[in-house]
Amino acid sequence: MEAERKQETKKPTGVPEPTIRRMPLYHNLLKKINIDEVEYISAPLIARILNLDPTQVVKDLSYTGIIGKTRVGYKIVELIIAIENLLGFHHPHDAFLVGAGNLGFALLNYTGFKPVGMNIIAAFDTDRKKIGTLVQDVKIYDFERYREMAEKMKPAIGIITTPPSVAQQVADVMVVWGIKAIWNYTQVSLRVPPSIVLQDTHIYASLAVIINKLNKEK
Amino acid sequence: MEAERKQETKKPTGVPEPTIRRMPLYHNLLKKINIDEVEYISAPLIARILNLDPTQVVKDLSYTGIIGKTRVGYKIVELIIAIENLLGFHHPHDAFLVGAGNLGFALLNYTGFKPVGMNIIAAFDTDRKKIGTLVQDVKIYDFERYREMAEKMKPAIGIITTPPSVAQQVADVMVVWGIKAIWNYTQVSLRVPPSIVLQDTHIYASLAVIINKLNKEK
DNA sequence: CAGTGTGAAGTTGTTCACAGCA
DNA sequence: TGCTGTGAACAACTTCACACTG
Repeated sequence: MEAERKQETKKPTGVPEPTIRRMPLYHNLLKKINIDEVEYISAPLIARILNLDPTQVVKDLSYTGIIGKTRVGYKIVELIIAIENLLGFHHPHDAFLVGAGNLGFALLNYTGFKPVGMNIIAAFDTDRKKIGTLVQDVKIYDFERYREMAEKMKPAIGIITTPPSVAQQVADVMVVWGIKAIWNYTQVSLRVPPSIVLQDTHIYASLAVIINKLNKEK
Repeated sequence: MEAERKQETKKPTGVPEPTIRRMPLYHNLLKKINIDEVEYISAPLIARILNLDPTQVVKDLSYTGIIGKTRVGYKIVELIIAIENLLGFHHPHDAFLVGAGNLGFALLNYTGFKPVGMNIIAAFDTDRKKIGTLVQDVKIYDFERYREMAEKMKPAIGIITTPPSVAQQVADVMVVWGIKAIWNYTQVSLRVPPSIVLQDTHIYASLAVIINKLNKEK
């Protein structure tokens, strides 16, 4: 009986992915507000700032479990904490990055990952000139040492920013040495076991959308 | 009567966006095939390679207008040309990139944009040390000179890889000097007129999805 | 009224089912 | 039998409509 109620309250379907993708926008916006000056914010206001549909925002925020005050809105501090819990910012995951090219460097220089739950703890490359150097406290190791480091540090997330030609090999190594999720920045369609969380960030997909829309405008 | 038939054949709704986003995957795969060895490819095979649903591939390919041979598949060269036409690779657009940090450098070093219809012809920054240097044939100019260059070169696409704090200003300048589309790599929700094609690439959105899935696996 | 909250309707995209074909 | 091609069923999101509240 208790279990049944629980199932109704928190249905196993979970939060829709588009909502998850918008959550960082809300979080980012809310963090910029000086809560000494404003304590509450309404969904329509958020919608206006972020160019979203007001009821969309209401629906999204409902997943946080925070209930708003009629005519006033949602308490900002509550929302922030709820979103951070929802996204899991308080259970940080360690990450390895393989491929210290320009894109890899860009990600290593990204200071914004740590506060949102991902901590890049080591990078790998095969280029002698890069091995041993530091990028924002993150050391670049010879990829030969991946196994050794992975056994020691047990990273959950693997970021691949290598040339496409070696992406699958790198993914295979990551899988063998216990990675839980792979964030793939190459255009290769990686083959990984279904238990691995795979997130592709295909740069050409966005470009295709842009060019398609541009050409559509007559 | 003739006009009516046309309207039925090619409905104005156009190609679904998810299909557009998958097209570069097909294109990339097809280009890698040696057409001297294999002339045809079937949708189920493509699906297996790219980890997609077979009927999904069939639906997507139907938008190219290419009709496949039963039991054999689609003629590879025909498909490539059709996809390139659909995505508009043959009508290249010039682009300006503003913000020559790591991410900007990564994009400038990306050799794969030219063949797919986007040609980065100039980059801008405010950092004295970078101004005047070349990255892959692309020169970095003082952002002060944006107007002058834009009037001369009339780029259609503006890529923003600046720090978030200046992203909106940059977007405003781009809009004033006639940009048609903006590819935004910052986490800022840019405000632009509705006539401007706006494509956001929010890195945190993908990260949120990864972390969310990771935490869901109990 | 201007906001929250929610069930219903609408829209879009995916998956299924099956006809046709070589 | 294995593939194309397509209409129909289904699933996922978004948008609408409206009841409710201070």
